[in-house]
Amino acid sequence: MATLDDIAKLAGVSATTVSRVINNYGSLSEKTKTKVFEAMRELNYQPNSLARSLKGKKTQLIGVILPGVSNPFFGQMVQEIEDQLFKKGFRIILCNAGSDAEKERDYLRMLMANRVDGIIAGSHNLGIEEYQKVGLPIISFDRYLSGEIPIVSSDNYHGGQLAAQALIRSGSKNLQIITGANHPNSPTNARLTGFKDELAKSDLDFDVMEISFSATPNIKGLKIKELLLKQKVDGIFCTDDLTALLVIQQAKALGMRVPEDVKLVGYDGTNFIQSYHPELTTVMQPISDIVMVMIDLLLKRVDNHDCHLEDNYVLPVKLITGETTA
Amino acid sequence: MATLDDIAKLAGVSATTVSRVINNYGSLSEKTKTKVFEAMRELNYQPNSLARSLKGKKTQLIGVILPGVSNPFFGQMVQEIEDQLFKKGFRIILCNAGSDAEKERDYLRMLMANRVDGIIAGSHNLGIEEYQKVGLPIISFDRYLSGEIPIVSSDNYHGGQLAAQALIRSGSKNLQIITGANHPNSPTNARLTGFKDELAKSDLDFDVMEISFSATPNIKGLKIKELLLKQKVDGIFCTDDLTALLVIQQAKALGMRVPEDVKLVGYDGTNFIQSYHPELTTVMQPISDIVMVMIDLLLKRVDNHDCHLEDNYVLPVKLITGETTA
DNA sequence: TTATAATTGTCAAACGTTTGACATTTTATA
DNA sequence: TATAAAATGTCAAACGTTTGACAATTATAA
Repeated sequence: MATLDDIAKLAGVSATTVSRVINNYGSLSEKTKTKVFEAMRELNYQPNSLARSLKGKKTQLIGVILPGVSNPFFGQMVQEIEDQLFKKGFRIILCNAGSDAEKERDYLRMLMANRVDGIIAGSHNLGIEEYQKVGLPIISFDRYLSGEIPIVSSDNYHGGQLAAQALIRSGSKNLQIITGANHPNSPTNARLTGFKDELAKSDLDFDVMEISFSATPNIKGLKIKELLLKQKVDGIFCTDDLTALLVIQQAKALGMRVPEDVKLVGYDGTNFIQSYHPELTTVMQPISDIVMVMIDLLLKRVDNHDCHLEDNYVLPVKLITGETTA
Repeated sequence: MATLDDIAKLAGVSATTVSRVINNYGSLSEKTKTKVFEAMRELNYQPNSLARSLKGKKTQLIGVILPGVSNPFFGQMVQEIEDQLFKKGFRIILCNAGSDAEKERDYLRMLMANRVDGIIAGSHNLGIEEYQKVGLPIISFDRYLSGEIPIVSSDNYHGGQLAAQALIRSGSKNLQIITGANHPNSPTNARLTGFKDELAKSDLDFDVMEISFSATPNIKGLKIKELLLKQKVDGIFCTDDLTALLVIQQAKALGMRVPEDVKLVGYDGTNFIQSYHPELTTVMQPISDIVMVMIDLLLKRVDNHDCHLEDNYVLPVKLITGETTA
């Protein structure tokens, strides 16, 4: 691969001049610039980022740690992150942590080794103390990591309330929430709390079913089937849309009708769900805004490591009413 | 951030020794190793990959260029790529090219500048001549890029045949294919050819509707609605599952029943569709195998740039029969 | 105790840039 | 034409490693 020296030789100038052209530093004539650019094109030259970064430039790389990307919610989030960061000249190293804390630690070490300019972290693993001594700008999505790391999330508590209200409005009496197994102080746990508090206002009780985030759809389906068979439920709040789809699926298989026999509210409201399952009433997280805020904060920290940020940034959610609560 | 010299000082050895420990090079006593590892842990040291790569080591980075990641097919593919590459010690730089050839070129330049060890490219953009002079190992998914770049794909032609057979078996007479706008020699175009050839065997005719891959679901929905209204169609092959979902949606809205009034076959058969839309008959691409082959080939080229590879690697597809062709 | 092997150290070049100090040449201005 | 300004050049250090040559020290075996 061509180096700066090759360009210098071909353009008939010194290496310093080439570097000056690249960095637009010092004074340069148009003629020289043209010659150099011409040589760069001819040799298909790309300045070695490794060398540049080593010399002190930023890497323009951001690490993105998420549970995975096959889920429409995180798929859309990654897409947004990529889209917005690209426009600002950053690239992303994608780290699927799954539900494997050790893998997440590995990735964290790698991101440090690669001297990324910053990290966006939004997996579900808890208790990763390493975050405390990463020494890089980090922003967290919807999860507590350590004291200095800002958390951006949507208003989970209010989301839970909206779901409760929708079910109440639709006349449900025997209520159920199906939620991932949450750590008590996890932000997403607030969906449950909001739901509970709102129901309490109307003196309504409800049951809780926990299904691990990492369970396969088949397993989830089975549990839901059991639920629908055993209990007489006529209103379900799923804390994610995919689980809600499984409820529809299982209900149908059991000859129960949605919404006639059982009302349903999901959570997330991705573009995917809005386009391909508009029938589902759901609480929409403003993914694009969330990402915008995360990136804004992250880049502030990238520019100035000591820049003060709040501990929490909470964005509003919105109820999207479909036919499943009609 | 701690450097090799810091470790050397803290461990009371020379920098060379620390490097030797890291690279397990030369002869070293257990005692020294322990001391050094201890110091590395204490300072939370990560060897600077930039410096290592600059000195000649690989970067352990692979560029992944795809249309995006919010689509379940590519979402699952990225997930597979990440999963398999992680196990082999590689990380990925994610490049969403969308349907923007210029962005893809940008990314290509950036990947060169970052000295990635190799590239997996599977976007839909055509006519990007730059691929010819990248000078890095590249494997393409389902798209022709340049003479030396191997293409891995699933058996699109046979997939088209399977879809035709399924519709014929289900008794459809007025057939329709809904496909992305394909370049004539694009591998995915073979889905159409296979479909056509198979129908020809039974002397059946069909109509073609082209909808750009990049059209929004709303636009697609409208076109499908028009189609369903205008023509009397009783069998549709969509060359991707999401479009098939839209057909179901529109048919329902128009009071048409699937499969009673119109049979339907999709394409891709992602985990997502299998789990959340098992009712859909579809042609499954073996994503995991495709990725395995791509990575295998890519890493061969990474180890040996001149290693000879075939031009094409075609993997078998499988029909998954659901109720939409019952 | 001596010969030998194993371990560690010193030193320096190399990887491809950036950047500053400084000198020299070219060009524009008066 | 003299003078200032602009353009380019030379040189070298720095970024954090790796790796080889070689020397010096330490441990082990005979």
